[in-house]
Order: sequence, then C-alpha cells, then structure tokens
Amino acid sequence: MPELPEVETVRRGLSPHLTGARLARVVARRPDLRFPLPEGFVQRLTGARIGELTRRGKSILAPLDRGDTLVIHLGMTGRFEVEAGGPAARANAYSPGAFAHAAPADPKHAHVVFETEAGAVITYFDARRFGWMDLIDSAGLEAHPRFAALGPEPLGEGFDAAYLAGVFAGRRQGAKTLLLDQHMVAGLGNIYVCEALHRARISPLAPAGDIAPRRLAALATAIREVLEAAIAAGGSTLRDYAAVDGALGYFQHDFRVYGREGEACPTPRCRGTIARVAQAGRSTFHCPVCQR
DNA sequence: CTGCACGCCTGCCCGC
DNA sequence: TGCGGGCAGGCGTGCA
Repeated sequence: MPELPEVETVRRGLSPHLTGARLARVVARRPDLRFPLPEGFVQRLTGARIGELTRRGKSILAPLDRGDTLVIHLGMTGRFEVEAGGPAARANAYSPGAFAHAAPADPKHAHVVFETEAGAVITYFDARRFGWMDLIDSAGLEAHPRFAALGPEPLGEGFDAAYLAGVFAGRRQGAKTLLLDQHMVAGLGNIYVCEALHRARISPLAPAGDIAPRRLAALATAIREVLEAAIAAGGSTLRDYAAVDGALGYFQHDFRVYGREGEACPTPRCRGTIARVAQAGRSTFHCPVCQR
C-alpha cells in the first residue's frame, strides 16, 4: 500500500483541486469499500466546502465546513485520478512523456467520484478495496478510535531517539514488526521499515528493547531521511501506485534492500547478500552482515 | 506481551 | 492456453 510518502504525494496532488473547493456532486458507485461508507455519505459531502487537506499517518484528511472531516485511507491499491477543470487544471497540467505515467485505472474499480464546482472530477479507484473512507466529527478527530492510539508523525516534532527508547523499552518484539505497528509510529509500511533499518544498520530481527540509545538516534534519523527522500521522488511505484496525474513514483530505484533478495549489499565495503525472511507473515529484506 | 494465522478482495506472475 | 498456488504496499481480530 501506499505508505506515508505515497499518501503524501497523493495529498499534494489532490490539494490544488480540493483545498478551498466546494463539492458540486458526489457519486458512490457502491455502498462499501473495506467498510461500509458512513451513513448519508453522499448527502453530507454534496455542497460542502473543503478546508486545507492534511495527512495523518497514512490517512488523508479533508475538513468540511459542516463540521465533519472526510478521512480517506488508500489501503493497498487505492488510487485517485483527476480530470481537472478551471485554473487548477492549467497550474497542474503535465506534459505527457516528460515523466513515466501509469496506464489509466480500470474503470470497473472506480468506486467514488467527487466533482468540484470548479469542474475538477476526482475519481477514487481501488481494485482490492482495502481502502476506506469515513466522515468523522472534526472536533473529535484526535479522540476517534481510528486516530486516538496512532503513534507520532515520523516527520513531526516528538519523533526522536528518546521517543523510540520509551516505546521500545522492555519489548522483545523485533524492531521490524514494532515499527510496522502504527501505534508506535504513524505511516511506515513494509518497504520503508526495511529501508530505514538497513540505513541504520539495525537488524529487523533485533529485539527492540535491546537496541542501544545511540543506535536509536541513527534509526530515527534514517526513518526521517528515507521518508523525505521518497517524498521528493514522488513515492515508490511497485505496481498500482501513481500520483493523481498518473505520474509514477521513482524511489523504487533507490531501494537498498526491498525486493533485492540475492543482490550484493549496497553498504560500502560490506560483502553481504540481501536476504529475505518472513516476519509476522510479511517479507523482510535485510543484510545479515551489516545489520546487527 | 508475543508470534502467528487468517480474513478482507483482486490481480498478477510463475510453474506445470 | 488453462489452472492452481503463492505473492502483494494495510490492518484488525483471535488464538495459543
């Protein structure tokens, strides 16, 4: 699924069309995604004006002038496409051929369509339907079960070695599985956890509570750096992911371990070979030589 | 607390 | 060409 960098790229792509826009028309082509769409979904959105688009972990937040916030989670295969109208279209226009673009999403997976008064048509596609949308009272957003227990933003204040030391203390669970837990840090997924651990030279199998404080500082830095680099590259495209204008991410070319089983470890002077192991049913890629 | 299995849903890739 | 199995970026639940 889109992890934090992909969600952030989508947010940035949607923002010129949605921030400050009023929804003229909303179509739900089916009653549910991963969960049922909330009661009165279409009516509560139609005619509403959207405030500033933000992101929390892997969720995109669109506050409405009516007191609710539209929350969008892309799951594994969620994707937006925008057919722009008005000034935002020209500001955001891309020249086909300048960058690699995804083929248009299959129309049979077009589940929700938003149309703004400015004429932008924004369609949500999701083949596997692991994504979801919800309307949550804006005043109670932080306390809502979907967000209350969510860990801090890795790119925000309060995410550092001291924080990691606090939540890792006494934990026997491997660093990898703990970092995937959204209650620890919000927004990391399988790819960026593997990449950050390699950059910090920490074994994904290391019991989290055993990692020395100095190395946790390196880990916090590696997490921020890999996420920032990935955002700058427009995210990573493995198969389904594309920005709202169809642009493909290209951070996958900078992966050091993810999907590179059997290749030489890219760490300078390391003679290791990237290995793949299963942790909690997910593939973990790491170098058994330089990640300790 | 821990690891693990499984379900949600669909598509794709591989080997036979 | 067809078919079955395994895999996939997320996340929640239940179990031992």
